[in-house]
Amino acid sequence: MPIPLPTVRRLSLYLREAEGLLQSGERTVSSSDLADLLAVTDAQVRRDLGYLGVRGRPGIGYRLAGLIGRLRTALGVDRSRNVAIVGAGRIGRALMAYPRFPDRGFRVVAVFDTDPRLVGKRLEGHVIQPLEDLESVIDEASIEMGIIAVPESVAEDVARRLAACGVRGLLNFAPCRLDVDTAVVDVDLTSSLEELAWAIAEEEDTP
Amino acid sequence: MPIPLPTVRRLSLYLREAEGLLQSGERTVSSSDLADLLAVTDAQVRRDLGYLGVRGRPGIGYRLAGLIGRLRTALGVDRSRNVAIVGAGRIGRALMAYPRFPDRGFRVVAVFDTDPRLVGKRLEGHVIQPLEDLESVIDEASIEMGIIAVPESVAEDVARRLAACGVRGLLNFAPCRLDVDTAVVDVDLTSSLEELAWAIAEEEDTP
DNA sequence: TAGTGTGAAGTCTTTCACAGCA
DNA sequence: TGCTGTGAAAGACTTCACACTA
Repeated sequence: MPIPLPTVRRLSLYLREAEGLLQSGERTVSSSDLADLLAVTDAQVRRDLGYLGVRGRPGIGYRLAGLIGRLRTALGVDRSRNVAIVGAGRIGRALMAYPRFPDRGFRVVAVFDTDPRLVGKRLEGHVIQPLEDLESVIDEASIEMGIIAVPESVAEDVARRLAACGVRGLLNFAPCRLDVDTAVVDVDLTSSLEELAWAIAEEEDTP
Repeated sequence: MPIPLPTVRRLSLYLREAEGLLQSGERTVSSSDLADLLAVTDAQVRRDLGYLGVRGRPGIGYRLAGLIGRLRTALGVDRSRNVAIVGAGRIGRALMAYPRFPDRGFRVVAVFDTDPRLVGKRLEGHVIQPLEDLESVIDEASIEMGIIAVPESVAEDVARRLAACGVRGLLNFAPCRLDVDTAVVDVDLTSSLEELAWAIAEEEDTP
């Protein structure tokens, strides 16, 4: 049976918490422990883990080691993946140095920009390469994922080029829809703030 | 009837597209136009706009001016809101300069950090203030929203302090759950990349 | 005629509730 | 006893389909 997307999003959080627990010396975790940590129900946790075929032990819970391994495989982070960042502006730079990416096996191995003042420079430990070299570098470095951190005006063009040279997934920070047939996950900072503004406005009306 | 959360998230995208259309000289838009732009169904668009009480005209569509106004009110972005950023690291700095925030009425009016090398300095047009001054500055500047861009270890503490001095909503970039009773929207970059990794792994299995 | 608004149906997701196991 | 696994029920969201209308 296919894993529902809402479940996938929680799996990532289960993984985060499970690793934290393992770190702090725990060996097992129950569905209600995890539920409390994430503010969901225990039935939800059991159902979610059920999709993965993870088996817990009645009276005990789930073995952390096995759980973490299974979560990693299901999420596709059981191995390293090479990532390219396109756009070395402020967002691109923040992502180049984001320590949790390498922690999870996401290796930033190439960074591109068009700005001649940036190209060739070393930023956050990465030498910025010219956008013209996108195709050749991507091929060579066997890059599977791309992060789009360019202005909206060129985002779709960049997305097409990445898709065309075999990049399998795009994380899109540009505020527009990318019409490509590669997997895309959007991170729209304005939308997130608007969702928050809605939540605030909402509770003003219904106090 | 309450607006479902998935609808709220789309409302933000409708607003983005509607403003783009108005800019490019359109006066009206049909549900199927919007549907094509966002890759959803036209029925979905009509249902979503129905929640807002927006009325379209059969044969014509929705008047953009009215639609935009109604979307703004529903999302709570019909006026400016003051925002504080806590944490002047790379993510904090990217957000300080993010041009779409002021475009949508989100005004960054205060930035805090603990690092003595940063405090007092001007970054991206903002003078970094010491975290000790959080409470006094927030009160004075009537700040409604907070952006948490600090390390996980202090995120919850910062969240509590913000909530305690009346901040109504938090946009959380720290990779942990914030257990406060203020509205929180999480932006977890690792989770987003993991969702993408899953999508890629998924289609490897079912090609 | 091109497009809305909306009951009703369908699908997807969550929760309940409880038998069963270590 | 404490916790899992899961049918069945409930609930949330989406789509269908069509009467209606400017």
